[in-house]
Amino acid sequence: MDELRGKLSRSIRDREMVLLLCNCSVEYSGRAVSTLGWGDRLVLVKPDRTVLVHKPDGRNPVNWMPEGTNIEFLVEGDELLLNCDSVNPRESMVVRVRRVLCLESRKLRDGEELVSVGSEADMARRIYDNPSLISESFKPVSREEQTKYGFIDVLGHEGGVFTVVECKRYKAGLSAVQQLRRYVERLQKMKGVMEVKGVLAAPSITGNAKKMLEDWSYRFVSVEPPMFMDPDKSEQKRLADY
Amino acid sequence: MDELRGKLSRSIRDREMVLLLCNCSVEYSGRAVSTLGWGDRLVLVKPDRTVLVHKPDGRNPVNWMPEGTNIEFLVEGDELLLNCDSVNPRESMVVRVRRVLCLESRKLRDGEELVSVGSEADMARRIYDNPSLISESFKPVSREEQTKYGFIDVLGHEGGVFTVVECKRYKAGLSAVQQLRRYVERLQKMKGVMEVKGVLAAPSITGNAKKMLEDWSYRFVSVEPPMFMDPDKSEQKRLADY
DNA sequence: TCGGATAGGCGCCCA
DNA sequence: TGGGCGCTTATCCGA
Repeated sequence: MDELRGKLSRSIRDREMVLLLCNCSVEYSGRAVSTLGWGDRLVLVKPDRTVLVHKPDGRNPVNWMPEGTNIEFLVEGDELLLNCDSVNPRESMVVRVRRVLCLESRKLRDGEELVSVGSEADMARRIYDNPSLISESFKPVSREEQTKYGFIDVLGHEGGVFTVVECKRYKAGLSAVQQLRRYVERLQKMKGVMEVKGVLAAPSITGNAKKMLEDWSYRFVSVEPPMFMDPDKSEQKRLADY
Repeated sequence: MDELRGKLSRSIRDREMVLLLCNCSVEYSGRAVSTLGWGDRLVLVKPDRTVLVHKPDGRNPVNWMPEGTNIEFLVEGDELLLNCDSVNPRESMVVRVRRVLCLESRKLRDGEELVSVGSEADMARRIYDNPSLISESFKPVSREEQTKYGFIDVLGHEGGVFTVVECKRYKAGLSAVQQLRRYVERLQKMKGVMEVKGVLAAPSITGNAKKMLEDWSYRFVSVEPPMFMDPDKSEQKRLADY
């Protein structure tokens, strides 16, 4: 275990990516408190000192510590302890390693960042450029701007009446309606006008949300999500096409 | 690469955890579309056929596919392709591997699940059991129940007046106030009464949220988060204590 | 399966 | 640094 401790310390000092498959238990204390009993998991220490503990299933780590975590190793009997501490928020995690199945570490070179298309902002942009998606009379004024009324996706008017458009790239629920309502009310208050229209633009909407929308005299406009996989033409659907 | 392909196929067939450190690029198409240029990353295939691609930094995978993803390997020239497909939602990811830095796979045994304390539900329970945290006259009636008024955290009354308590384990923002507002209004409508009190119980609240709360004549009650790390007594803070 | 809500959410951007 | 909010959010839970 002492030898293991040395190797791990050097790897982390050299900012290598560390992969530790092991039988371990985990205790976390910070924003909550949790314990995880003994089992085989992957402990991953990244060069930026993010620490992840992954179970054999699921997308998310069962336990983790954020970037910049302070890590120290202790040998306690025949166990190796990964002692992790972080401030802001103050939290700590202890990984107790009983048996090592596999240990690898490598220095990685990665200069590329993800380029993604199809966000809600892209959807707002499309509506701004194609206002008829909302209505024939809709005239957009500002888009995704930090107006003093808040983060309104698309702001415009229909026949001189202020119109707030809230976009959702997925099916809209109650919280989307609430959000729209907040923007409309803020605009009414700040402009001192009663008549402000509210439009929820999304591919679909839940029943309850529809009802709430109608209660408040807002309206729903069905808009295709900004990006989706075409099952037949998946090969052609490349980022470059957009 | 053919040899590599065989090894990977066998590992996945045998439901092993696969760790592939490699130089790769990734294309994703589904709920959005994205590309990631060449770089060194960890490709992780879990026994449940979740696929993760991790960059050298950050808590989250830069690309991923959900549990149960269909995976096939293709050799294309001197590159290995990981072809991943999933339905519901329909999406696909292609990892193009140019160079392998390290490949390991192991069968894992993990029967333990995380036990965690300190959720919002725990907070609601504490308020239900200690109603004086809200006020001296507060009498709780139901907790975290699917009342016909919705998912109200704690419902009770103060001097005969219905009182809705919405809990947040972290600093409350605008959306928390809106949520409270929705519950209060639903209760007013269903009971046909005007006077329903709204209480937001959280460790703290943002300025805007406070203002909105006061606009609607609701009130804020400062309640400690359900669980937190005591810096001085971190050793004593064990799950068993709660 | 859908709908609603939480999460130790994370990560981004902007004041 | 805090506030507001989107996310390929994921994940849980109830109807």
